[in-house]
Amino acid sequence: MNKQKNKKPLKELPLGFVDRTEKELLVRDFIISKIKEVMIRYGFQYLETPSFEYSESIGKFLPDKERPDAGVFSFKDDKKWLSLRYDLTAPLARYVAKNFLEIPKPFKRYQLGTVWRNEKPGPGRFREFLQFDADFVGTKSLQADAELCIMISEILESCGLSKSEYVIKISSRKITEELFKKINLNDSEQKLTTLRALDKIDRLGWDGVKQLLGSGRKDKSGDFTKGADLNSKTIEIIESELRKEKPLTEDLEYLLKIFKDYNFNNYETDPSIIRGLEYYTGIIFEVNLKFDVKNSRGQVIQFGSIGGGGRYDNLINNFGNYDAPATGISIGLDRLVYALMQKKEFKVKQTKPVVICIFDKGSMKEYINLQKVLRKNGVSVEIYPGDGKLKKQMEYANKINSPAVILFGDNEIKSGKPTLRNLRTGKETKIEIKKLADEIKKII
RNA sequence: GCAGCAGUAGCUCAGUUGGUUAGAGCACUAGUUUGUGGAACUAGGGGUCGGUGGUUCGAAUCCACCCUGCUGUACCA
Repeated sequence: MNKQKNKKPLKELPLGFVDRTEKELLVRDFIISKIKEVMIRYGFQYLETPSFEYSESIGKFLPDKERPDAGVFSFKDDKKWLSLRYDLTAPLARYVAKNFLEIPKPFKRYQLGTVWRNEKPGPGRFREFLQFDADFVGTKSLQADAELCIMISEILESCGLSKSEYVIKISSRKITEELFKKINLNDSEQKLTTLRALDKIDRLGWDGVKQLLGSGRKDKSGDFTKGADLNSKTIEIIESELRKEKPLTEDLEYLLKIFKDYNFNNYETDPSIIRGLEYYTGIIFEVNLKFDVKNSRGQVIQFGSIGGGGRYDNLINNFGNYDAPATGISIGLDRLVYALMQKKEFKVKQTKPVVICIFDKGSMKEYINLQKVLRKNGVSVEIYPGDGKLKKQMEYANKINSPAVILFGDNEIKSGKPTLRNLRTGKETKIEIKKLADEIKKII
């Protein structure tokens, strides 16, 4: 006999997906409002593209040749494969190509949106998350790259971070290009592995990176990662070239000049900034927080950057012959929210309603009138949304962190003066309905 | 993906040579108080011990596989 179990629906979430509660959402809303303010001041256009695209629109020109179709959520329509977008850059490229003749050149757009990645989630990384992107399309001017850096720093500061709490690290792909020429590295596989290894300097330090450039590296759990297999002499050259102070490439030189004109100095040039993507062609940058970020158990974790970007002059050409050099930035909003929430001084006000207690259903009309008056005067208020004794109602108000309850029983109705009980102090006062809203605003 | 560690009530966790009906604190519900929250006391509900299969007279405990979580690493458009 098969034991028919009474199967209940799962209450668990799919791997890598999370519920987000008010505290986090309010911080997120706050950051978004700041982003929008800055974007408007910088003259960017707001754009929204759909969550789904034809897989081929966002997939065919994917820069990562190793796994052209892996990592996205897809399903088949009647005719074609659709995919949930995995970033906002690919839809932008598609949008630009589709509307190339109509849009202004250069084209500046910003976008906030959820993206999905079908990958194994890691610490602070989910399969559904919110990204913020700003891009310039159709300009080669480094003024654009400079503005992106300055703009993101303005956003972070308007979110309450000080200059000492973040830094923009900048570099250029041209540095590594020149380096590869010098050491005569032509194998594209080795080049890629080398770039990826160099990208990890901030986490692994030069010792770890040199192991990855050579035969490989064992991490602290004992797992082994294969390296780029460069010989030790080449590795020496790479290290000395990237570590020593040397003249900057022309594009960086110019970028710094613009920074100076803007009087912007919260950056570091760092030739070890690489970024994994193959499609970058020039200036690249990364936004790093300089304070420790902890997990729910209070352990400091490897947090990495909250965003970055750079110049990709050839990407949009994948859609055809468009003259669309571009540069852009992506910020992982959820990561930024996560980090900001840990700063003690960063608190977002959560407004909780004052609760009108119910004594007698027969007086409901009086309660409703009172509620109406208070709402009209801008007070967050609710009639207790349930049944139960006064004690239960008080417990509810306490539980939701309500600032006060209003007791409006027979006595109060007769006298026209409800009792306002401040739930933080326990103090009760009888106040005329007219003056009640002002009194409540004082204690919120 | 790879590696290490872990999974017992909503949460934090006890529970060894395998042995009745699996425990505590917090939280929850009701009452002590029929117009008063945070404290105290009393009572109560809540678990197929992550899942499946195996060993055994008997499994939360031993074995195998799987799932999930954490940390590192890889990848990250």
